[in-house]
Amino acid sequence: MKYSKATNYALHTMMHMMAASPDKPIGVQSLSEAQRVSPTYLSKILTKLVKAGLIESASGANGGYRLKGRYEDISFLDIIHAVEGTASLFDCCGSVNSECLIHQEMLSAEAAMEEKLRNTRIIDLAKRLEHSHRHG
Amino acid sequence: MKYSKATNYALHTMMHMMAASPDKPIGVQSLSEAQRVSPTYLSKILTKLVKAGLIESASGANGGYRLKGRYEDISFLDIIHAVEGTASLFDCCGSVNSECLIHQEMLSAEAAMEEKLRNTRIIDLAKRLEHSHRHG
DNA sequence: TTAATTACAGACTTCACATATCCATGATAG
DNA sequence: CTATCATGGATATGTGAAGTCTGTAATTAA
Repeated sequence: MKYSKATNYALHTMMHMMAASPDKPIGVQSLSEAQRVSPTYLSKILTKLVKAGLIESASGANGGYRLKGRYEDISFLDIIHAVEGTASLFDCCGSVNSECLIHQEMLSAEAAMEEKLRNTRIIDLAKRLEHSHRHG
Repeated sequence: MKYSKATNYALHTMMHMMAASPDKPIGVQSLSEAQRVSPTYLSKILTKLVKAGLIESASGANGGYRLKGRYEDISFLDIIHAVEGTASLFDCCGSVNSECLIHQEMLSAEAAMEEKLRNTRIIDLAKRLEHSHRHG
């Protein structure tokens, strides 16, 4: 039971894009260098973020990936759901079992984590990082 | 990213043992029948619970698994840690990275789920189940 | 129009781990 | 002594993560 490396890459890339200028596209080549991951693999991950509507892409020369719309609102949970999917972490006895007490408690615990992730926005971390770079 | 089936088996087995009489051992054969899992595999899982000190085992005739000590205090987290291990869900850049803001936030979110799991005791669910069986 | 650049899609490989199964061994009650 | 029961190790087997490779489509620059 681990978060995938892909989620890690996605979170760091989003953080990077918010710390950099949000208006012009950045190529996957450039984005991949900071994280020691191959461009083709990172591209697969970023395509998931595109399909989730979190970023947009542009083909051709001077193309790349760019933040989109209300990117200040993007939470950890948005990114995790885009990469890992939205299925529950716990598969209990049978597909739909609303009576199982164990299932209910596990869902409740997962919801607690999700609420924390939903209330944490990438932009806030990017600002904190920028701030700590300006001051010592 | 999923909780293992083994965790599911362990939780249900503990629930079953608390609902039944806690003083006499139950064989893995009997325990496995309720969950459609092979006795040999369930045995491997229960051995983890023994090593974690949550239950005790007795070999030989009339042997089996039995609750132990202050079993009323056993939480979901105790069982999950015994089966899945205690490692963090999120591996970030490098082994020890206390400066990474993303890492910090992920640990914090995981802690929120763990706190919920730590505060949920199996015995309470077993009692609720028993109660709902007595009344309609 | 051509060439260079860039994202995208699919097939494929590799590897780690979950999920078992089987059998030998050891402990214990009757 | 024998039947019963847990434990350990070896061994499949399936699944998903992680990553590579290659062709295709889109777009810009020349």
